[in-house]
Amino acid sequence: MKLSEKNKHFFDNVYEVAHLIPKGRVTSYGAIAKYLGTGSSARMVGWAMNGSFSKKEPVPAHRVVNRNGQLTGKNHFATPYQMQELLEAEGIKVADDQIIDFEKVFWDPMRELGF
DNA sequence: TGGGTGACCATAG
DNA sequence: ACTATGGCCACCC
Repeated sequence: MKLSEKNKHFFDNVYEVAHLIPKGRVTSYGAIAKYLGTGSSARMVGWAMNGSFSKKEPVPAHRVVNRNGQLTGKNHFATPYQMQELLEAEGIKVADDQIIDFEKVFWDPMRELGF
C-alpha cells in the first residue's frame, strides 16, 4: 500500500533539504519546516528524520539540530556520541551537546537558497 | 474516529 | 531566569 502522495512529498522534501546542507554547516528543524512552507512543521521534520534511518541512502541528520544548537536528536542515532563525532569530523565544535559558534555554522535554507 | 505522542517553536506570565 | 501552554501535523494504536 502506498502512502499518500502528499505525505511522501513532504518526507522527500525533508531528505532533499538535508542533503543540500553543505559540509561543515548545520540547520534547524524549524528552518527546514519554514523553507518547505505549508504542510510542514518542526515536529514533522524531526519525525521525518526518525524515518531517515530506514532510508537506504544515508541522510546527514547530524547536520540538523534544534533552534538552540543543541543535539537533541543524538539519542536517535546508532550511538549517542556518533552525532557529535560526525559534526566534529566536519570541523564543527561541540561541547555538552551544544554546537559552538552555532550562528557561524548555521545554514538557513531560506537565505542560502534564496527563498 | 479519536486520543496520545513527538529528534520543535513561539509566546505569556 | 523558569514553567506552562498552544500550535503544528503525521504517525500509531
